[in-house]
Amino acid sequence: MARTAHSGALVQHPDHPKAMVSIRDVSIAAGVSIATVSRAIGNPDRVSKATREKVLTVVEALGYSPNLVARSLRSQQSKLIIVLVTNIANPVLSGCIRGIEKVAQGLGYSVLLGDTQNDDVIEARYLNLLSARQADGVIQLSYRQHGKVDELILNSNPDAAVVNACACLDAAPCPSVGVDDVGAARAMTEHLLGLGHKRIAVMTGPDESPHSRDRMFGYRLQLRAAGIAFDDALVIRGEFTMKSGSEAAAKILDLKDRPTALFCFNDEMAIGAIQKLTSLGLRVPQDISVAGFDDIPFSAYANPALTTIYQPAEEMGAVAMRLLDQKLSGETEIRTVTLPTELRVRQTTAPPGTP
Amino acid sequence: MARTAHSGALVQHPDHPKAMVSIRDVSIAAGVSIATVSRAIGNPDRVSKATREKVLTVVEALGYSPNLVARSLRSQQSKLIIVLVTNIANPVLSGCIRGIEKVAQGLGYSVLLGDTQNDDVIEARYLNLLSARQADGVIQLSYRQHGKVDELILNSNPDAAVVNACACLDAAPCPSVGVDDVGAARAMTEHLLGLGHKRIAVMTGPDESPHSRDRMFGYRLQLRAAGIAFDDALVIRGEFTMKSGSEAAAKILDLKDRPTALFCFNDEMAIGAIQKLTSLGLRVPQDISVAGFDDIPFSAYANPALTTIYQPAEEMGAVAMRLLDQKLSGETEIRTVTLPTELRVRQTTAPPGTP
DNA sequence: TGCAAATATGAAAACGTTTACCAGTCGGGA
DNA sequence: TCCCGACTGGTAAACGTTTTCATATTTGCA
Repeated sequence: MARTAHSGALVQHPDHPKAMVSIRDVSIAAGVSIATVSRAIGNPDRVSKATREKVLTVVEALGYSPNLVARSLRSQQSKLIIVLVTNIANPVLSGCIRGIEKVAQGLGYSVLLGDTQNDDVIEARYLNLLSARQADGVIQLSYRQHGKVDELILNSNPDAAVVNACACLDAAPCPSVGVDDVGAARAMTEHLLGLGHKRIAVMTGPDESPHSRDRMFGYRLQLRAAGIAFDDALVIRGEFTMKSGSEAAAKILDLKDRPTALFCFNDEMAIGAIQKLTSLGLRVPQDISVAGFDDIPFSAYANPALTTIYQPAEEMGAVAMRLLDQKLSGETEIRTVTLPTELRVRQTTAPPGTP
Repeated sequence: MARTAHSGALVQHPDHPKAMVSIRDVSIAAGVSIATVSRAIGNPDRVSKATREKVLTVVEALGYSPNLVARSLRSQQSKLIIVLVTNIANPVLSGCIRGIEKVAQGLGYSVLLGDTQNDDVIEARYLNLLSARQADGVIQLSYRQHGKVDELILNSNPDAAVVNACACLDAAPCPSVGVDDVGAARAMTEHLLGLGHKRIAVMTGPDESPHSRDRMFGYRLQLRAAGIAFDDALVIRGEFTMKSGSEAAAKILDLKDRPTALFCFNDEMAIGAIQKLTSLGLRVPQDISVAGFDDIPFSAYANPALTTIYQPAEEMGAVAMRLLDQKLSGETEIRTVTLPTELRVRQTTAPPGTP
């Protein structure tokens, strides 16, 4: 079933690299003008049935495929979009990318991957591809502040099509898709409170991260709703990595009046924390409950399986791509889409004092 | 320090979308010809110092950046390369991609991500970008048979620059980078034998995968070296996923004369297997040792931490990109690079009969 | 049958670069 | 003083499309 456009092997000299066949070659071979070939391919109804078939036969025979660079130059759109990401190894982000790709495929776009490694210079270099017309739009997946993107939008390229996903929902002056971090964090906090926990520590990521901020806000909101005072001593700061989670977890033991639960703001942290806590002799969840956020594929297979919040990563990507396409198609309305999350209770949370 | 090329905010009307500035605008503003502007940017030594500075000042002032599409059309190279991958969520592959990107950056390339989802049609569509001149080369990361790539190389586009990474070392008619799967599998088998295991089951992926084949070969080789007969009953077939590993692990219990060790041909499988074995009441490693392959970041944090083979994913990507660049620069020699692996003994393997 | 309208095709411009070729200028050696 | 080479910089072609405009042909209808 999978036919490529290349069946041209028949007509080429095996010992002599075949020059690229251009629209001109097709027009000559078919005995029509270049314009007609172009139309037969791109506007089939603007040409007679007979001509169209003749042209398409020749196209097939020569193995012609239109030079997309020339097409881009002429039509002023590249059908390429850039996905900016801080770390492609992050499962949420890679899930997102997958969703983007799937939809991009269907809409005729290809995706240019920009792994910025959180570096302004690299990010700027990618954004420059926009001004250089090598790409039509950008999907920003970074957790980081999107300084350059703002600058780009506001100053340099008013046409710039930018969509934000997985981050910065409120601040972004562009279409966005994400989840309700505040509500999800409330749900998890409520779950822990419901189990009977009174002292719930949280492990948060960098302060600049909107995820840190929003999840913290949800946690505090739900605490207040339950009539429990927020205690800053129960806040552990780290980064959204397993390593950091592991390191930061050691601090739990130093706390006087040790918390009975730990809510980590992403799964990697939680996994790192559990590893450390376990190695320090605490049993999860008997001695301390641990919860995560994201539901990366691994969490369900961790031992014990991690209680967490599911985020529809792939769907976020899909929506982001659709939003970008709409923007590129002239849509001016700035839409913000919020996707539902889901609390997934597994084995790392239990009532305090479980034997 | 991160300066974009766009400081043009000063000279534009805030209420009136600025049209893209072209080389012609620069030439007029600088009072020189288009050719001179082009030279000032691309061949600085071909213009006088005074002219060069004048031009560059104007470039800066207008916020000009060359249209890369036009440049591509003229110079017949896009500075884009395609990375074909079956599943971006695979940690080894995403590590590879990261390595590719880093090197690509330095060499002036951008990377077009092709998540083929193991679909021939999608793969063909991406490869078509090559013939369509929207990309200069391809790095194939797939574990799968690279049928289309072969076809492409052999039939359609003799110039096509293709590099293979992480797979198919021997079969590929193109520069390749990978690890010694056979040797690594021997090392792991030797480790298990050294612990005293006599009955070692293996869990393998799809038969078509060169990884399945080579790792199996290494396993059998080392078995033979130890004078132990290969027993086909100890081979469990599955896919390289946690889910499959979990499902397949159940078969272990059905075996009469149960093996004391299980060597999974990748970490995801191993993690899935451990989860299932544990839930069935077997202790790892006391009742059964389990080993993986890849050393994905997660493995070190699993509980218990997984004994596995480390693969330098990021470096494989880096090497692949360098090989591709060499090929694009006219290098004709087909080189095959094999990177070293490393046995990492952690907690999931122990002598049989450990209490 | 004749004429307007629709249809089919071609010629050529345009997209924004890079570069081959050419011409002018300047300096230095004979 | 004259000529030749080095150095600058301009003109225009080329890259491969798409699309506007114009023209030729066919169709439809009275």
